[in-house]
Amino acid sequence: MAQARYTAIKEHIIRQIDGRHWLAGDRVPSENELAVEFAVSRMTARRALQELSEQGLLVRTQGLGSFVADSRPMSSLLEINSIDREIAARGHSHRAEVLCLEECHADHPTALMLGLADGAAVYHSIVLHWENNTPLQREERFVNPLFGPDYLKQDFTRVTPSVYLSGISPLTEADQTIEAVNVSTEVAAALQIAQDEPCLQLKRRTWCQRGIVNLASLVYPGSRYRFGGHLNF
Amino acid sequence: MAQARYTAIKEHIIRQIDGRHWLAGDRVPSENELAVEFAVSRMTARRALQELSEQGLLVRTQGLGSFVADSRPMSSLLEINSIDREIAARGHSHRAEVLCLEECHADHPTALMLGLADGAAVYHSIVLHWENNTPLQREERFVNPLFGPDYLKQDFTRVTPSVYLSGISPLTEADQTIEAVNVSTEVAAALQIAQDEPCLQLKRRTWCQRGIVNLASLVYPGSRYRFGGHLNF
DNA sequence: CAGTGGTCTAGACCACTGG
DNA sequence: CAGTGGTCTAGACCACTGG
Repeated sequence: MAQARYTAIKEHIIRQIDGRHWLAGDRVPSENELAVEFAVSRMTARRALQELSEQGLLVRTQGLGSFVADSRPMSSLLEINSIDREIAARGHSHRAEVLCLEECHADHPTALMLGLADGAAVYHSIVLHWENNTPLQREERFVNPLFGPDYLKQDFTRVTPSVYLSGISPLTEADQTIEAVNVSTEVAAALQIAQDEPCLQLKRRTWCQRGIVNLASLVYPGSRYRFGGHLNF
Repeated sequence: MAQARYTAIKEHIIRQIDGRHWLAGDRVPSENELAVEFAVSRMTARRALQELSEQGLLVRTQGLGSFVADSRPMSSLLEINSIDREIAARGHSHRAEVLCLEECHADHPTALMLGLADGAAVYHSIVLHWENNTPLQREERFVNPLFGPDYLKQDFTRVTPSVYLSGISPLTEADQTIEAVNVSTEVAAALQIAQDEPCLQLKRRTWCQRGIVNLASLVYPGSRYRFGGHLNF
């Protein structure tokens, strides 16, 4: 087939939006109006509107109509999402197990990354995140006490460290790296994997306005997780 | 309405996948089979399969059927850069070694990802990329001959496959995943690493306007490479 | 060839919104 | 109330796939 009719309708609508003929918030023709205009059935006109809605170009409300969306959302390069929401989005249950929650002294590499003096007091946590009955992520954090003074008093089985930290001071920056690593016997045991299973390790530093908030190391079994995304050019 | 019928069908399929009754690569019932089983019209059964396909749980191919997709979860996103430019940016020298360049027949998973029929003719290349005197990346590609008819005639020691492909047809989309994996003895030997060294594997599919151009698998030794990025909020 | 998904029609009933 | 989008039907023709 040369071109599907719903595609022709989509392209027509996109042209109107790109050409600024239809602006954000404007009502676009209804399913019935498009069906008449393009001499197609309502189902075909509907498909065009539906797909544009899924692509984020239109917003549709029953009883009201279809409207040009505010602006085309750019796919952010790296997003930070919280593990509990991510698991919930898959319809699975999340459970957090606190393996460690203490004050300790930063060793040299940790202090360097946090911008603190060697041996400075930092808060340290290790939390294991379960998806249903399988460990999915081991989360280890070193937190600058300046930016999370009550960190040690939190119940991280109820609110994840990530959610807690982003709640007390808005994050302004982050950098992260992703590596493939082997893990220690302790970590392998916690994650319930074989010692030689390759793991993904995401290391992330987050900033608030006044400085580096924390250093996180997130370890996922290679067989249970992958990072991914979709790009549009 | 209590629940839409297409939602009930979707939930049924999701249960089968979650319950490991249907595994990655398995064929799921066709539109017609679901229509009979759930006593709905084909359009309604179709909608269930279609939405699951858009959500990434199924992969559909005309004439073949609908199949369970690789189910491991995904998160976040990285950008695409070319290995030779990246090495050059570090002030190092890049060299490419062509290990394989041939026409072959796509096996089932490869065909699925490319949207081709099982056994369809595809172009296949394996190129090893060196940074100074150390192998950094093993690049394996399956290319749809439709979008790169002269692929086998190229000299990939001069122009990388990535640069060649993006030159002949502008890319419009890509999706990619990053995993931690073990590699075969052959791949370990090519990369000059120990058999048990964990590696990063980036799998990328790229689209041009008319369809899926190619499937790339990039493998990096875990000790020599990591992905990273900086975010501003 | 029979089976698959891709597109499309011309109807239908419904829940919801504004006037 | 008339108009909107949400769901659904029972057909149709098509391109494509495997055997």
